[in-house]
Amino acid sequence: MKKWMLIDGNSITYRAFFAMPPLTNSSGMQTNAIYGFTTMLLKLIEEQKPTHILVAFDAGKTNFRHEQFTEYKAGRQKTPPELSQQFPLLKELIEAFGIAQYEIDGYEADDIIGTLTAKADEQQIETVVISGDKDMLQLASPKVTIAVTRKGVSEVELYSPETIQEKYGLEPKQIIDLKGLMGDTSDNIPGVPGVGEKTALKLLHQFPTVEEVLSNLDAQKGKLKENLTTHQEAAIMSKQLATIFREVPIELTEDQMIYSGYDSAKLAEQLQKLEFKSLLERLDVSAGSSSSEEEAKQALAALTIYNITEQGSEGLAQLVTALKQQQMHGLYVETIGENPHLATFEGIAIALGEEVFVISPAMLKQQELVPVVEWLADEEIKKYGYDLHKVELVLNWHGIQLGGGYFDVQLAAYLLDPTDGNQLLHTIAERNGIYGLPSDDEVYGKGAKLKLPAEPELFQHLAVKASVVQQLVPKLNKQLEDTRMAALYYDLEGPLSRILAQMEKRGIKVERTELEQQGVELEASLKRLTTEIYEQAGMEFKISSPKQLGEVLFEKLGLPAKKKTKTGYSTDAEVLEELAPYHPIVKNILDYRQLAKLQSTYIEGLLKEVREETGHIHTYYRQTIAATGRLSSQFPNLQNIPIRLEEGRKIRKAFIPSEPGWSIVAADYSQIELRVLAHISGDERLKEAFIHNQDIHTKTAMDVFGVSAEEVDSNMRRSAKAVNFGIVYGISDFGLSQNLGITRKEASQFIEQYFNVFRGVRKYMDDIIAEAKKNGYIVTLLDRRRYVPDIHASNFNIRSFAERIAMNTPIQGSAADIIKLAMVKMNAELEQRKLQSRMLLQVHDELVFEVPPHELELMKELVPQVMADAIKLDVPLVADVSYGDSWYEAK
DNA sequence: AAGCTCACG
DNA sequence: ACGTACGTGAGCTTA
Repeated sequence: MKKWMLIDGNSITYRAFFAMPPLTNSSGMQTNAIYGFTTMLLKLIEEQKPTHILVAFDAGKTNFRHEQFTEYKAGRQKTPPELSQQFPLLKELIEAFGIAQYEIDGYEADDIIGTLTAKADEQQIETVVISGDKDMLQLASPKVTIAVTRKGVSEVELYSPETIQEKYGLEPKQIIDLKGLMGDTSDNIPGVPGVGEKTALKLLHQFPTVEEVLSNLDAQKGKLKENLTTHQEAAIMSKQLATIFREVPIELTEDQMIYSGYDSAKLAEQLQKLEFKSLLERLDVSAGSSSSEEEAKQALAALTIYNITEQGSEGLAQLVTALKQQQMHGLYVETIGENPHLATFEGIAIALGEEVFVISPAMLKQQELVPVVEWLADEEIKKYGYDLHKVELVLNWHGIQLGGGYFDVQLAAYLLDPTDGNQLLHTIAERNGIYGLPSDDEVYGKGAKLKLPAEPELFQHLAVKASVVQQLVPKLNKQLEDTRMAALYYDLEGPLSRILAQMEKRGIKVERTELEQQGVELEASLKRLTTEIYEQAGMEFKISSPKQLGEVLFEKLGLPAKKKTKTGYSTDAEVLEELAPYHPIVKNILDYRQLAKLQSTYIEGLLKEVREETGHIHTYYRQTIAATGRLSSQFPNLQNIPIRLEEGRKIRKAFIPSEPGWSIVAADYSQIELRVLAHISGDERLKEAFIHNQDIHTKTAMDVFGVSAEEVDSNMRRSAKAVNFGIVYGISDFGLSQNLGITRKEASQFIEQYFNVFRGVRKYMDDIIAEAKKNGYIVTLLDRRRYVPDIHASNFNIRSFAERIAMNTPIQGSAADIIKLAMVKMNAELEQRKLQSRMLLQVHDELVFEVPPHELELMKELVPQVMADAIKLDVPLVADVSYGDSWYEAK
């Protein structure tokens, strides 16, 4: 059965714009109205199941109504540019949905819809009209239902002639009379003064039309009669204006309105452009109807898969031949387990066009597969794969080498948008218009339910992944070029991933006995503290439970609660520090917390990670996590080993060279972030300070407080240091006031004074925010990019956060670029000079090496030199070096 | 699985 | 008036 769905495009878009939060895509373009329209559209299509759809739009600035009444729609707020910008994209999207749209000069969307519903009535076609405007109710009929949006656009209320009768006691066509009497402020239709909905309804219940009301004026009295009498013309005209014109010369056939599902390739393209990720996923899931999506899936399903699981498997010879010809390929190696040092290796898939070869781990050990193993290891053959950093490690642990330059689709996807989740292959694929790859969660299950399927199904999945990788390579490569990040990829991140794998595989030697001994001492202290705390509290409780601790401190002992968290009292160190003078228990709790942290995270935590056989700890650096371009470290995290407090710092005594007589050499950049800021802001004063290698916090204090070096006391220096931190983080008066324990006003004055002196820095902060607004993203020295869509947010907090990100990311990110460069250069030096020294760790601004005695003198020079020369800035870079028998001694 | 707390740069 | 400093990972408790 036929069913038409007619949508008032302008009305719905307008509603959606005001109802939806101000979503933007990464280039800063607002897309909320389109999003609202689309979700509503999808919902209605599902609910109403129309066979024909038309979206009607207003066209032309004026129409016949303006001729009748020049003030028509006058005084209406001009359409905000944020909304009008959205129309062209919306129209493209509707097109991609395969939905007809129509507009004709001189008429509004209502008139087009009115004309079509007249036809629907005539031909007895079931029709639903979608609008945000109740004027449309006049079109209701036995066949025509009107859906009016409510609560923004998420729900609609359906009106039939019956419901209109129930609600208003009117026939549909009397809606015109209603408008004639009461007017409509939004369209600037005057109506009769003093007549609102209540009065108008009362009048129409007496007399069915405006005309009849007016010819029976004697039935009214008082002010109402007077108003009706003097505004007869206005009432008539208002009625005319509210009347939908139902004879528009529409040149559109019914067949053009047929809706037969969307073209998913086109739709995906549009949705990507708009960055509607949730819709992309949703449409994929709810697919089945769409032809080209099916095609894409079928293409993946149609791959020829060769399972190489036993000797003499079909396809092996073909694979070997193809590999020798160095054909373009897609490599996918399946590993299970988050920690690559412990992960299992489940299979290798190599896609070569339409053919995919899947090899079981057992088979890889067979003689016949030697050519494949050699191919994997060949440093001359570039590999195209997914998460090759992890793959290299996993394969290494399983005795297989992975060599060659990499093109890694995960790493590429990270550079293209570092804030976009964990870069799963199936999401990268969908974002790039490749459908049909189920997620690992779907195929393997997750959490406790994780279970690999049997071989045919598993291998099918791996084959599809390898094929997807192959398809993604050219797409991502092009995007890297388009975004000017190709060099960042090929010269920095790509080579770095190999270096990281080496560092991780090597690990760092840790002396168990040192940790164990410290653990025994900590245990004793913790025991003593526990007893004392229980005594002071007068009860036993879980000290490490913030909830129970809060009850003890703030209820039982009656200490003044200061901060609150979402769930109750805050008991963090800041609160406890303040509470310490009130009760001796507080100091004990602080001590307990400190020691408990050392014990559980650093003593017990690290001991669990020391390899029995080698006494080494192998961390894993993640290269695709941090939004700024930094590395992060996991299993265990070796980038947060204590240093600030002596008790914790002792942990570093356990980190030692792996060979007797060798040294640990550590070098760290001095003030790299402020030096980067001096360079990119070009601030003369800041540059001067670094060129003369002055103590930057003292210098800042001198300039901000206007005093000489001798006059800077420790308090002034402390304040200046906090201001410098604040500047790097994207300054806010609130943050600074918190940090320094001063009022916001004082903090604000500090900042103002700072900016008055460091004018170039102020200009940088202003410029970078402007740049973020203009481009939708900001870049680091090496063109690493981060999108900041929230820079356009109307919510102060969200926008401010985005501004701080815009200020901080080029600084933190450029510093990350620089040390990564230093790592690549350092690695090259070690190789060229054939040194035995090894790079072990990176801690954001520090590199740690183990060095044989005969290279110590050289490395003490070389490391800081390479670090300082990693990049040429307008200010010198300085790296300080130290060494010793452990990481603790290298200070 | 989420929230709190705390270790680092 | 709004309520936060930027970037991470891990352990513990509790829902």
